Amino acid sequence: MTFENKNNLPERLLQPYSPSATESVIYKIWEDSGFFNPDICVEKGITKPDAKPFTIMMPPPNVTGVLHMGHALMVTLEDIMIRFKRMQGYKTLWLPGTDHAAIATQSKVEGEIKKKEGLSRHDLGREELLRRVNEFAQNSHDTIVSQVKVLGASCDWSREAFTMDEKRNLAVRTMFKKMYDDGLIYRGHRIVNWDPKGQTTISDDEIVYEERKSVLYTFKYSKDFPISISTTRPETKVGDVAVAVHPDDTRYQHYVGQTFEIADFCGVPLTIKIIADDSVEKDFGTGALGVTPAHSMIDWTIADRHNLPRPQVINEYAKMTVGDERILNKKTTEAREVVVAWLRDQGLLDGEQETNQNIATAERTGGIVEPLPKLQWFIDVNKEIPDRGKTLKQIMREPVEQGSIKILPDYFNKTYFHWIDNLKDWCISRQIWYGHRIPVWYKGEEIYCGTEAPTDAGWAQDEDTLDTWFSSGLWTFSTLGWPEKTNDLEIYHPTDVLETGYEILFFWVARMILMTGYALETVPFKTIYLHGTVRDGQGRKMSKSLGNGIDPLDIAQKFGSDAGRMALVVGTAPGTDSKIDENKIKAYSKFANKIWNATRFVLDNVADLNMNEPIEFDTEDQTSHDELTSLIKEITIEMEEYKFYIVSEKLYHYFWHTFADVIIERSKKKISDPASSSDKTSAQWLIYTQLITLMKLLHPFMPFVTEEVWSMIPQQSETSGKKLLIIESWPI
RNA sequence: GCGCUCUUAGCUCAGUUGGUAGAGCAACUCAUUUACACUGAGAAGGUCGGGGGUUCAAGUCCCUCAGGGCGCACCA
Repeated sequence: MTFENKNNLPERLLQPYSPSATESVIYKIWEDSGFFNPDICVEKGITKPDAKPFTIMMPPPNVTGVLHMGHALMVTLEDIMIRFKRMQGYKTLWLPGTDHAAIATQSKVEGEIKKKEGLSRHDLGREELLRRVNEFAQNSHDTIVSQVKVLGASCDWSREAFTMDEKRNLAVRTMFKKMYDDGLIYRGHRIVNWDPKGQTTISDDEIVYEERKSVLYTFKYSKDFPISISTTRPETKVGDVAVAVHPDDTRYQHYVGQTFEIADFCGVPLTIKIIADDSVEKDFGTGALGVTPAHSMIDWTIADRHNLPRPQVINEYAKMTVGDERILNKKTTEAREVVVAWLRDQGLLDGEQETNQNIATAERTGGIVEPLPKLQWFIDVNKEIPDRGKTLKQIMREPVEQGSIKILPDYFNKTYFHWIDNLKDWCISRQIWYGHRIPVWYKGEEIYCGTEAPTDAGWAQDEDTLDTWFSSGLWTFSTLGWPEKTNDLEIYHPTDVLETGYEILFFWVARMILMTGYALETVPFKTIYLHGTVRDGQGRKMSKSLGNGIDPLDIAQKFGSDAGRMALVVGTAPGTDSKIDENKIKAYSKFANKIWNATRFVLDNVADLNMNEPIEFDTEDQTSHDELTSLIKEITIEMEEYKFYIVSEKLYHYFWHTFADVIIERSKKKISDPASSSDKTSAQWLIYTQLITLMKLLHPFMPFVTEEVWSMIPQQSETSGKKLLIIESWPI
């Protein structure tokens, strides 16, 4: 025995528990041990060489700043899974990384430069802007890594990856070429979502709809025109080529097929054909739709069906490109007023009606999205893949449908299928500079796609970069060395769990399934654990503008990361939002202290226990021992079912209200005033063995305090050697 | 409009294939030179959103209504 009386207890154990003094020291010990790295665990004989692998790829946080509580929840849940599996003897890999987050990062840096120096990206030029962005990204990266460490993440830093480092860039180029060669990537002149503020295209999923009041104007193009139409955007009407009505609409049927010439619509001559199309709703407005092919998604498809021309009247800066001095080069909003005034003046305006409109804005810049026809790169989700007999859509759908990928909670299956059913071709080119450059080169009419630039002279590379989700889509395997055939890829892929927020199910999760199914003909992961949003005590989203955010670093400083982790996990079922405030965290910092105090009691009271004697319990202690054994069985199953919200609560409850309140209390009399000597040793064995078991069970949840306590518990057998708790075996 | 989800104690939430309602926090009463500066014991608190149905049995399954939250599409 190491301790013979209270004076022999470690000095720090005589004080209340201090997480801030403990946690950084413990993390350093883990890092130095190398046990985050599965190869080292095998080398040192901790993990069997033929052990089953268990892999999680950390969703790479954007290098746009610092981590918030959502990240803290992600790190906590994944660390719980990884520590649990490591203790169970799996060859456990948790691979960390960061995401360049193309548009998000560039717009952030651009914004800062504009604010501080009044310069735009065009003032700086491509090279200088990229230098600035990279510098910012590096700083963000360093902050993020240190935050992840503070949270206690037992991830393998030796394998850390970045979505835009050399290896990942090769993976991106390789994938692009493969898809290009298979005809799945094409370049087309199509209507896209244009963000005039960010000066780039964005995907459908990057649009956020905001409800605003707006005016629905009803008018005729000219006095002679027979049909009134309604619009909230009169200025776009200078680009109209048709009026569409429903085929069954008796009011207008007799006009279908006729063409009208309008000599002057606010300075622009129009040719309007009356057409019938099913997409028109009879009951909306006048039941007649002015068709503006170049500036409306739905009108573009109508123009497709009716073979209409598509004159562009708005440019990339949301300014008018036609008309006379009244509207030419004016912003759309100014031109709107001009056109409305003109209509009123001409007596063409039939009515104005206030209406709610969902206006499309760009998620990252807040700019109002302008549909524009542009030449862009797309991924065709409906084309059959050569020799595979299926489309990318099917590749995304099948594994979830057939159960080779399980989503937790399962009701997200429906959301997922619904999204796939509505999915259109994915526009992957972006007119920003920070990102993976499209591996396509042009020379006159010639196009070349390859992983490397063509060697002969005269080729110019496409100026555009790729949507950030293109590279994140490769994350589970690009991190393991693909396209090289590496050992890591062989061992650790498919990964086991993808743990992430439900808000990026479509952005990211679906795209990983697409990319992996296409390139590797397998799934990227077997289980998707979706966590909800972490909200403040009143249920509001944490945001900068509300100032209600909680910084995980502050929590670690004030209460300890263990307490923060417990507060995040207890009662937080997958898929549901959770509320967190300081009171909840404080409750679990008390718990850490409770563990600490109980440890002091146990170590102080087992000092004279002869550890070489066999363990013997009396009847009541045996019952307590058996109860813990059945608790272990129960929670092991629940851990495997990802019910961490239940396990954490059960352990908290057992430790405090059974181990401390019942077992330790009972042991006091049996140790200080025993009826017999066997009474005393039974009580001593019970508190000693239960403390050991409970530290193991609690370790995935509260790794720091349990590891620290572990370091102070004398070992039963000195020959087995003292191991770190992180690599101890999960109790059975 | 299409779809998902929630409504259980004052608050936050569990409740696994149907089998007599559970935790944490808060509040209440009492104890306390105690391993505990962050303590213990006890009691209290719910006709499980409303209505209907299936069943021997419904918080749980079905229908319906009401109110929150969310996703998608559209709003010309």
